[in-house]
Amino acid sequence: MTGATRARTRHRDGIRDSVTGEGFSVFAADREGSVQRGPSRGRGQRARKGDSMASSSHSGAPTPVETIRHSAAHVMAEAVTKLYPGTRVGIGPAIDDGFYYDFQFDKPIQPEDLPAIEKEMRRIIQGGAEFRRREVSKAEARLSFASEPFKLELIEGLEDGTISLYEQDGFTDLCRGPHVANSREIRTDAFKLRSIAGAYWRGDEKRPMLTRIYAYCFSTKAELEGHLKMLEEAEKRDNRKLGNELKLFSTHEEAGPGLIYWHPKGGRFRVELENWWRQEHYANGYEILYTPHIGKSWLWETSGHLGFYKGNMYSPMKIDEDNYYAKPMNCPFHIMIYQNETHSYRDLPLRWAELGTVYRYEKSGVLHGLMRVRGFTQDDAHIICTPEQVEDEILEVLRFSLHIWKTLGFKDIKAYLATKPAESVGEKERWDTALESLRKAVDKEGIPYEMDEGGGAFYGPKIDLKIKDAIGREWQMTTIQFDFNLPERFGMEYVDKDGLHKRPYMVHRALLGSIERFFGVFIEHTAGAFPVWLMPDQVMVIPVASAFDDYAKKVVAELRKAGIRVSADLSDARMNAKIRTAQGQKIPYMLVVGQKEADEAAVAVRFRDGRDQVTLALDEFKARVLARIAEKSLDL
RNA sequence: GCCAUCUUAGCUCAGUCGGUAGAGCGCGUGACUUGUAAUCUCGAGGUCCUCGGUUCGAUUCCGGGAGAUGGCUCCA
Repeated sequence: MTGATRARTRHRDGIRDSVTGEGFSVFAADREGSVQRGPSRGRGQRARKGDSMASSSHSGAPTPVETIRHSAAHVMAEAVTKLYPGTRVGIGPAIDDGFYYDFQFDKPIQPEDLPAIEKEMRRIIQGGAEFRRREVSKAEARLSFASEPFKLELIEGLEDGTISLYEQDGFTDLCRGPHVANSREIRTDAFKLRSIAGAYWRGDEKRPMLTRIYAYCFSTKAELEGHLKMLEEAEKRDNRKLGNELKLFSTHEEAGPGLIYWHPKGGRFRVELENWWRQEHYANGYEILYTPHIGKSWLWETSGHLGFYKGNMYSPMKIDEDNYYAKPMNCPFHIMIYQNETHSYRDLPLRWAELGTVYRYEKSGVLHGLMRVRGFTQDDAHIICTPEQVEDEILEVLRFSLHIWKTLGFKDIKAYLATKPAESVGEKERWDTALESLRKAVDKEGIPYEMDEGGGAFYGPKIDLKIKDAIGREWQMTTIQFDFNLPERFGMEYVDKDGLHKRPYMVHRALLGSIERFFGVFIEHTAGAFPVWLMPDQVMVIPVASAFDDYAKKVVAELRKAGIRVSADLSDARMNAKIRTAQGQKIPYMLVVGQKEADEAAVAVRFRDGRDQVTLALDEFKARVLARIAEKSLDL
């Protein structure tokens, strides 16, 4: 994989970056995401300084790839305004894998128009345009951009004093810079216009929608090619495509978009995963709860959801004169259980987990396969503890989470520590101690972390974990969040040693995040070739000819008795076709059986990963598979 | 929700310059009885997303709607 594809947020064409991939937030109203979301880049992780693997363009010091991208954006704006006179320009920054520029066209343009723009850009680049910086007063700037309403607005937002302009080839843009000295530093074979998209001016849906042209852009051709290759690979692994091919799940627009139907094979996966999840939780001192799917409105008024989160909740249903809401979160229900009795400090910490299915309204335009849905199951838990316990509890959660990810085969994990935003609840002291306990935990576990200043939810600081998948994309999965708000709002208490009633600390956490989204990420990470223990079909027996169907059935019976998920392909297709089908279904072991095997009570094992096949005694094979399953082995 | 593109068989896609449609895979059937990635035969299967308009006639052109896909944070 090239440096370029290694660069931070590798996201497929299909999924946009987002800061919102939060595991869950109690009040996510200020962000649009919830548990779902594509590969995400946290706030502390903008591409600003990154991608420093920029290589030297031609002579002299290396030009950071960001500068190249930004300059290429100017070149594109020049090309567009030349080809479409009268087009108003917006902004054109560098982004993770290239750049974009926002325009307001008189007539809409089509994707077919991109090649012409690209061609004009190449012409400009090869013409060797010099980039010149010029500093002017605000008044002068206003004059130069008299016909550019968006630029004028930007100018008004700037501080008084000098304003810098960059000019190349007669095209002037309001810009802070820096830029390449000469357009030739942009490689004509290292960028590619990607797509046209609508984008609200300044991201505000009340402002006009501009036309955004996206482009990939790197320092070298090899990096661009590497990136395109990664995107191609991502497309092959697309959870929607594999979900269909491997018969794992479906969605049904006619029955409601954004809702997942788990098919038998997806169901096998999920049951295995959840059984393991439950086992692990009991082993780690959790208790498992089940709570209702709907609840009366006072719960959501008290929690604050109806104030902050209403837009993401489904409309209420009236039952016996009361309004009930489908739950967008599980927390109020867990609190109801807590409030059912008086708690002593001796009861704490309480670790309560639930695979809780929640419903959240998501705008139709953001729905995406398993990654962004309207109904999903959180692997949610709430830890209720004393202030003294919180540090250990956080460390425990972090350890637990790492154990989970390691078992599932994810090694590359980063943490993001989000601190107090401007608007927040809870005394500063609590924030400080909470943050300190988060920091100590990541330090102790030796996980690399970045700070996300002001990125916490208003109700408390948090740690998010991002995992890197097999093709280098990062996904925000685990979230561990302090909550100073709900204990207050619901008046949660415990009786301490000194007989005083005190407020407990509450920590929300989700490890996998959403079972649906995790499934999507896992499908893409493994390309559908799950580890044996999670594979819906673990073994396929393939007789070389129908004369050996009986032996194939015997093999199936024997393995099935041992609890292995196995079947035989007794269709009248050729053996080669059966192998092909089983391989396409990513079945880990294909057992080819004929006269030889029948005579010796053996099986010829063909592995999904293409390693050399081996012939084993049936007992031996059985023992091997059972061991792999028991160990949750990632190997076959 | 907004912008752009798209919606034809279970899946992947052709096609009709306006005269109601095809392939491959899959499924069913018959034959063949095979040693590590596709055996051959025949057949079933479509309100061409939906509603309306134009037209003698619309899957095709126009408009409304639904859904899908790519975007809608990246600050000059």
